Amino acid sequence: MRYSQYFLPTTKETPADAEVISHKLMLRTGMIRKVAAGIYNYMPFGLRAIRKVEQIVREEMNRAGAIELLMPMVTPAELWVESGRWEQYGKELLRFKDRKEGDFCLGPTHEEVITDIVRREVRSYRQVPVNLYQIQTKFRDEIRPRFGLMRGREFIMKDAYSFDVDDAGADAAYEKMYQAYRRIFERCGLRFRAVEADTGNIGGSSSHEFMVLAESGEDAIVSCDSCEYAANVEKAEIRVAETGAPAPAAALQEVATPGQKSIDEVAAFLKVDPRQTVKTLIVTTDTGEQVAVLLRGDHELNEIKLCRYLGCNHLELASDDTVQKATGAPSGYAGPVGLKLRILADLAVKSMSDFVVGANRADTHLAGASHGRDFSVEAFADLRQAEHGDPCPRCDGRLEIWRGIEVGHIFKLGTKYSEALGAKVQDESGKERTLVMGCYGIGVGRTVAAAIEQNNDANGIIWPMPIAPFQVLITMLNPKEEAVRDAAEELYRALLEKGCDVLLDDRDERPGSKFKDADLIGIPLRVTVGARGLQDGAFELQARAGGEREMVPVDKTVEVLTARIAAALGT
RNA sequence: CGGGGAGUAGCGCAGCCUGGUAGCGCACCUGCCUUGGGAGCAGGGGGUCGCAGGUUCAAAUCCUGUCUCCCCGACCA
Repeated sequence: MRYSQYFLPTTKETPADAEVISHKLMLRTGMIRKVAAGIYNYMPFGLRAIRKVEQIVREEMNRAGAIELLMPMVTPAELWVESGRWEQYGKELLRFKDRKEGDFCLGPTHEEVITDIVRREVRSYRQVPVNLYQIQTKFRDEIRPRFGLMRGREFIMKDAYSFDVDDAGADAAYEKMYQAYRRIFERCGLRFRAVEADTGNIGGSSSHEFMVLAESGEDAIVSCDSCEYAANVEKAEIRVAETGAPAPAAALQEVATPGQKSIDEVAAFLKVDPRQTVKTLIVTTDTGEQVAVLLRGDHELNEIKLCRYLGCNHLELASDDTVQKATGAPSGYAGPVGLKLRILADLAVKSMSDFVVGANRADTHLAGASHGRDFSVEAFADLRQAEHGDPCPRCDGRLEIWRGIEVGHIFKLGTKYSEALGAKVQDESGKERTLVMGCYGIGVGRTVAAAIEQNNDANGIIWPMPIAPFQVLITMLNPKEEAVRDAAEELYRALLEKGCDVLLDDRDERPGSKFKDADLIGIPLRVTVGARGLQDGAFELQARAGGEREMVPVDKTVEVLTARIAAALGT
């Protein structure tokens, strides 16, 4: 591609609405342009990177035996009603009517549609296992789209669905996808972790997320410093030594805490360690019930764990009004003593006694409280968020906390959708069996964003070779000098012939502009063609990632470049 | 959905408080000049100031409504 003929609108300045580095760089390099909140144009340069990722995904999915197809983006309500998700999904599902008043939605994921295909076409156990995938535009009407392609409403996703006769088959399909995903993200040049994850509203029994490690990540993950355990904090288990609480030593006693609401304020005011306090959170479940949850003062509630324990889909912290009604005190002073609600407590509270709690009265707390004596707890359970330094649930190691960008997620679905939609086959004995499913997603645009997030410097992007929009950039310094022009053109032609993705900067610009753009767009290999080098019969070669500038003889350049590319692609 | 902020030329911004019909830098166009790290000089094009209504002789500026975008947020008990 000739730069002078290409569509690559780079900017010196960053648009004011970009926050994270990948978003800024995608705007500055003209990879994307916003059309509406969370909805983007993929400009030519950005599309090239997306296509590279798609191609890697395709190759690895095919290698793992999956088969590509394409489903519609617009899907009829009937299928969603059958699975129960027309009611369940909420506002993220963008619904609309066609001219005949029929209900439709834009597909946020395709379990229903794929299961419909399989139940129509697959009758016999001999037709499975089968794993079908597509790479397609999805739409989820996110509450808060942000960070460019990292959380868009419209985005490109690879989604695969496996069907097996039994759990053993489904487990094998899952394992295959796990390995395929590892290969995909390794090939994309990403530093990532596969972590145990919550299954969320997709459903199913177990799942892993593939997390690209980056400070700007929206998710927190834990990993053990000495074993392989890694999990999303939403899911991370906490191992608690089963020590009983010491016998209460102090008497329950009211203390005045005027204006002191938060744990930090109360602990500082009373001069006690926050670890010697217990906070009482009032939550409202999706059935409208209020439940009190006790946590050690310095711990944080994990809503997902609580949700799972209570068997509800959603819960929220009670509003100030609700807290006032339930406890008789403004929020900040709730406590378990005399409270007429279900009381659950985190395991850490079990081994505590003589702690500080709210008194259910404004400006008042209780010191010397102990469970069993002053109030009773319905159940103790693992309800808190894992923290840095917590003991690993699998070994004697400690947990570390990282931030990550979720680029892939694989689920064992079980029979949730096949049961609801009736996807069954006959087995060898003629008996009907409900198919066991798995589903496997990769955010393609998000993978590109994550790659930029991990590979950049103050001057711009530093593309990993496998997903770089171009592999080589030839910077022709002064196109008006015939020798320079001819040499650069000749190299360009030779590289094209070798099948390289090469961009020739043949613009009549000053060198400074060309070098700045070269740094910004981050093509991995840069060849500078100038009169200075040509005097010695050489081109100047430099990797965007850094390292020495080297002079390469003109007639060796193609050879050197193709070798470097092959090495970087691992081919 | 709640809280905060912002909409003025393609991008980044000033002007608004104290009304008088719009400006700066970059980008763009023309010419000269220049070619190893975003050059210089000269000339030029481009904006119904998000939209609607109101106040006023007069509105980017004051008032009301509305739309859009960005940031923060269930972590407080």
